[in-house]
Amino acid sequence: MTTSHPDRAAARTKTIMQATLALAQEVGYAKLSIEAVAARAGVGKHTIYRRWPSKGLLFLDSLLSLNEPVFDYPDTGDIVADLRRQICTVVDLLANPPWGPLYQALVGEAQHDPAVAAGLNERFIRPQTDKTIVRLRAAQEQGQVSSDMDLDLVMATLSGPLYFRLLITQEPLTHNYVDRVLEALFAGMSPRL
Amino acid sequence: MTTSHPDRAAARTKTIMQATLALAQEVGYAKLSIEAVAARAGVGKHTIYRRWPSKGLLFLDSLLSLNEPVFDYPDTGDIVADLRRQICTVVDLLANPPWGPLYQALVGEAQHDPAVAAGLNERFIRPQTDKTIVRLRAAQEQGQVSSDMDLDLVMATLSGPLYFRLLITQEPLTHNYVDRVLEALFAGMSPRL
Amino acid sequence: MTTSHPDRAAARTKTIMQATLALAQEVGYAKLSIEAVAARAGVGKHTIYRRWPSKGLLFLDSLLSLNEPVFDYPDTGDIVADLRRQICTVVDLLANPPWGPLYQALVGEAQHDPAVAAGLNERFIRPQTDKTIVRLRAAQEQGQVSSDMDLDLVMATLSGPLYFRLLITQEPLTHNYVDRVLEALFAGMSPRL
Amino acid sequence: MTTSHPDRAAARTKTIMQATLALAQEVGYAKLSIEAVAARAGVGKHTIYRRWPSKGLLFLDSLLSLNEPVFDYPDTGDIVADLRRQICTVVDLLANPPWGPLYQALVGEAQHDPAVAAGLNERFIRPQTDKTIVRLRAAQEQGQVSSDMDLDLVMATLSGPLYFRLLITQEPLTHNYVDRVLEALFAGMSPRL
DNA sequence: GGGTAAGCGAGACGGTACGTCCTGTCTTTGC
DNA sequence: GCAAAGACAGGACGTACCGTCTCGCTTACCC
Repeated sequence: MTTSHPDRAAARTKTIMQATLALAQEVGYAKLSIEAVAARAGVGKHTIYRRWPSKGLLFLDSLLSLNEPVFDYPDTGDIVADLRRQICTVVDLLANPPWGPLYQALVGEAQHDPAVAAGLNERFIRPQTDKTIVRLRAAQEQGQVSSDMDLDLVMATLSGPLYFRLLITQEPLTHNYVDRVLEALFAGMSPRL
Repeated sequence: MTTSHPDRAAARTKTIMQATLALAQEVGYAKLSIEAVAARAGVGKHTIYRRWPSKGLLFLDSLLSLNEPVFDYPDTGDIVADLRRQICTVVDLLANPPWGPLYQALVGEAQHDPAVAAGLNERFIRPQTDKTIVRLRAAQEQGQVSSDMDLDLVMATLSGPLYFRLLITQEPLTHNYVDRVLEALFAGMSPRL
Repeated sequence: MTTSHPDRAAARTKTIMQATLALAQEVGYAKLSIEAVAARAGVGKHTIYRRWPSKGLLFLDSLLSLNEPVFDYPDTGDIVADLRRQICTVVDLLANPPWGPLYQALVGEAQHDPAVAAGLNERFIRPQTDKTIVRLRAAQEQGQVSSDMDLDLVMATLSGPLYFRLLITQEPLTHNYVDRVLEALFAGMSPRL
Repeated sequence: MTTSHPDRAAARTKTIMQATLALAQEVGYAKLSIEAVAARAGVGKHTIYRRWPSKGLLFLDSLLSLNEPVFDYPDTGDIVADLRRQICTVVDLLANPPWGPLYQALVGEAQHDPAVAAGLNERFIRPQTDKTIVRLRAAQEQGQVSSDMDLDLVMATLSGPLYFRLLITQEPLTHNYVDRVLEALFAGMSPRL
């Protein structure tokens, strides 16, 4: 066991993560310092280092601790509508203020720190992918999605254009954009017969 | 005129960018410091600050200075083959050692520094997109690509899945993956009629 | 009663003091930490703080616990010989390895911590002085020492040059040096008549 | 050359030493921290570490920088009177507030740090000793001091009792005490003939 | 062809944060 | 029922870079 009094320890952990998010909102991830988090949380630096080995992982944990139960898929029988609804929900949360910039920073940090990349994948991307695949498989069985599609690849083609916009061109992610991506992906690029 | 002796200045600029790349290869972008670059290049820190306002932009310039003339599109008349060839070339360069990790770091930095994001877009992404669009427009006119497709969106659906793999799941980008993406995008997700 | 099981407590106290001395020998007093003593002694820090209020006093206790019964004065009837023998014994113990450096450190600590200074005086210097004075008084009565001498002052003039060497010039304290000091003090600085 | 602008650098050095002394007066040497000195002096910590390798040597330099030209010997022809005058001057300065406690702390630190001990000897004790010996040699030639006395030893017997009082018994050092020491040393401990 | 200005290396500087160590207090758990 | 184990807030350590700032040297340009 790590801690003598789990409740106390858990409370402190939460305090630190809240301070982290608050400060990140105020100054941005780049200027976030463990020193400042400790001060804000009223905590010794060691208490942070005891829990997290790096600023990146602290930040990852803090963001994931929000953990709004957003991510359960609807199943109305219409795969395009369900995908649209799900994607819009996630996009609203992760690609717009207040969390958008922080999620962006998190992905940025994952490019510098393999541990953050691994955590991000295991704890956010992979579960999200799994749920999407479950829904897509049902759609395949219902004949709404081409049966020879690798569903991991489908996840990538769905998510990719959104991340491209979020991370590369950094234009705003609108519901309209989601619609157009879905439409294009279902239609395919080949000319209509 | 910027410099009393343009040749000297240009040479120094190049030296600095080479030192930047060399050091970045050795220690990674995250641990790169302007102090170390200056020392490695045998140059005063001021000489760097006079040329670049931040580590990120120095790094952007350094990477782009490689500027291998890779990016001109072939036009064999077969859009899928041409896209494949082009994308594979870029992927081989930017998503594999030795430059892959550094390009990844550059995109990561763009998430923290708007100036880097802007530079990356204007100087690398946008030109690349423009060339792609030219080639796609030709394909549209030849009836190889659906005529009602927004070509900017096509660029995003082509690039997105690759960036998703590079930045998010961080799995290796293979030619096979490029093939599968192209195939899926041209076929579309809807079931075969 | 202080402790439920006095023997146990006394044993623990001894263990701690031994660990203190062992560590002090290894790393020196300056780098000694209560944390390390606790770890070495296999004891909680609290157990140390319960017994000693400061590192200095712990160290003082530890050193005095050696308490070799060195310090009883001989009385052969020859005051100079007796002083010489006594001083040499003390010097051999306190001004040479292994205890010399630690005694030096203890006196050093007394300069920073009044409690250590007080303890050192009461528990080591004063008793030593008292015994010396007893012997000197006998010598005075026998006519071997000038009768109008303040014996506390004599103690200071005997000890002072030795401490000066130990603490200030930090040269080695030899029996020969002891001889010369005694000779000089008994002869006085005035020229021979 | 160490510094581009010697005057600036010297001024900063002085500022730091003054801040050191001021803080040492306020909180004592034991609680003095380089961090606090830097803050008080309005200086980066590095600027201190660039000049001094340890708190002890900074403190040594700071104290010696007072360097009041106190220490030149009078020569009235009467060695006892001259010694008395000289010793009283030094005692007034070094064994009483405001510098007494700090000089005491310096000697204390010398017990923990050999570099401080060496510096103290070379830069303060040795010069002082040399001047004393010059005066004593003159006295020897005039027949006021026994001619077979080792003058280094005389210095130790003069200084020792004073340091014993300052460092060990930590009683106040008065002019009267100086008188009694001088008298005892010149008279010798042997009984009057 | 000599004076002046600019670029430059070198590195000092005030700061900020790092990650570590230790202090002295407090809490829990296990023997 | 005490003590080991160690969490904790706090403070200082010594280091690394940041971005700014002189310094003196070396060109090269213009008169």
